[in-house]
Amino acid sequence: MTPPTRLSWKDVRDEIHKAILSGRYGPGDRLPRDADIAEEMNCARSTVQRAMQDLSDSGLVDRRRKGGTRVRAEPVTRATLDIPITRREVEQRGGRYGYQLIRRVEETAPHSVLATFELTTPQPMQRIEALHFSDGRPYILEDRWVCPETVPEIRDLDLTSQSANEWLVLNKPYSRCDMRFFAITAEPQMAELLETEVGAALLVIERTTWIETAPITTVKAITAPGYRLLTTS
Amino acid sequence: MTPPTRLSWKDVRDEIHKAILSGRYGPGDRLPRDADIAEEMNCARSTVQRAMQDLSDSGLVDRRRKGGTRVRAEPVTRATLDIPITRREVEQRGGRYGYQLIRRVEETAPHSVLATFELTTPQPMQRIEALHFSDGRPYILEDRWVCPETVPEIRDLDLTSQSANEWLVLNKPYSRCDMRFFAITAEPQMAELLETEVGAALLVIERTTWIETAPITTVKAITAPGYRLLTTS
DNA sequence: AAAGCTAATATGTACGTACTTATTTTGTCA
DNA sequence: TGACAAAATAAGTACGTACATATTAGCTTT
Repeated sequence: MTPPTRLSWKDVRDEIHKAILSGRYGPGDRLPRDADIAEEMNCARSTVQRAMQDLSDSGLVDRRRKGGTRVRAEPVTRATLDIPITRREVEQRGGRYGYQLIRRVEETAPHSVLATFELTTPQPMQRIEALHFSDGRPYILEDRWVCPETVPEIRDLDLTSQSANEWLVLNKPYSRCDMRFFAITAEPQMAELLETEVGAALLVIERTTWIETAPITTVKAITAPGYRLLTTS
Repeated sequence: MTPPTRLSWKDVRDEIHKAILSGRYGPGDRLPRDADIAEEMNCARSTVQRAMQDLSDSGLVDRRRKGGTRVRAEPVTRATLDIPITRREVEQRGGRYGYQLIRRVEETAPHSVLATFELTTPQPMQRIEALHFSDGRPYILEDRWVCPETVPEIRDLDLTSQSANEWLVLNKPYSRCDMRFFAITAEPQMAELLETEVGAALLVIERTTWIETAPITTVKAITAPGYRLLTTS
């Protein structure tokens, strides 16, 4: 006498996911129509549609009108990354957060920065270098450019106690964010700031944000040796 | 006389997103109830619900029953990464793909590998080292462990022409995948295989997959110098 | 006061219908 | 045979209702 519990779209999603995992449907195979699955599983088509949309979002299946649903022929491994404010990241790991402004100048942005922003006309930008600490040890070295045209407040902002990272995230929501990850070897200056040896391998997390097409900021977060970036499971 | 075009949930989502971007609702602020937004925007509550769910998924707002919807107080930068099969990645960049098996042995997995799989009992695993090439130049060095208990087929598999990467992705769908990113300096052996100098900074993409709780494979994709990992915009 | 019960409330979800839209298939005509 | 138009198809979406569920607020009891 189990109660006639209705299927949630997540149940349906997991069911279909399992069918794919089991090999019942292999890469490229076509799945039944939503309507048929709905009938078979005794639920509404809209429920199946919601489930399928989720599977499509996670890259497991391809859906096309009239073409139906098929298992992706060349699957991708899709992962989601959460990058919190650095202060919060440190605190969540149980560390004591520290922050120090290193340098702050306004100068014409180099070509590489303009290119990152997809700009062609040169313009002055604020360059801000700062260090984030965890338990007194260097954690992330931040090399940032901020566009004063989009963010005029930056000029009057006190960045000795609050980091640009934090102020921007809280006050300048973006509509587009590109991220890049790569490795570099520590140059002498970086090495000194991060209290490591020259030549150490460092993971760099580079982020660029826009509001519509107006550039906000681009930042290289140069992490201390041993830093590991994890996906959210 | 514009046609009375109905609002799609994506329209509603973008509208609310814009309201947040404009600063009308700041971090921590509470948004109107779904029902009120629905009335204001002249659509059904279910439409607003779908929009809000998406905003919640992308980390912009927090939703709680009875508590209502509020803008996330400590926003996170959420990014999505797509990692395709290496062959496809090379080909999409317009390169000619090459592959070479370097080494393949079955041995007891070291503790670090067991720990990655969240296993406690030692067991034999296949270790597979292989090189992926782009236009004849080393592109990714793959250091992989496969669990024969979960993937018995691996023992009889010819890996001289097809990479384990490709076979696994096409034949062993997973239910869980953890990823880690970090930087290392090239050791002599790696440097030789990747045709670079000892000490070069290399980005490592480490992936571990399970089917339910059964370990499938864990792999360190050691990328050639200059490799950049990008988010899908 | 503190603890526990009750009511109120906002989101979560399913359902079935109606309609829209992209894509493929089929059919027609030159 | 090829080009083009028409029909068929399957996903995409909106809507309004009904009900479920988590969480808060208020009220009662000790």
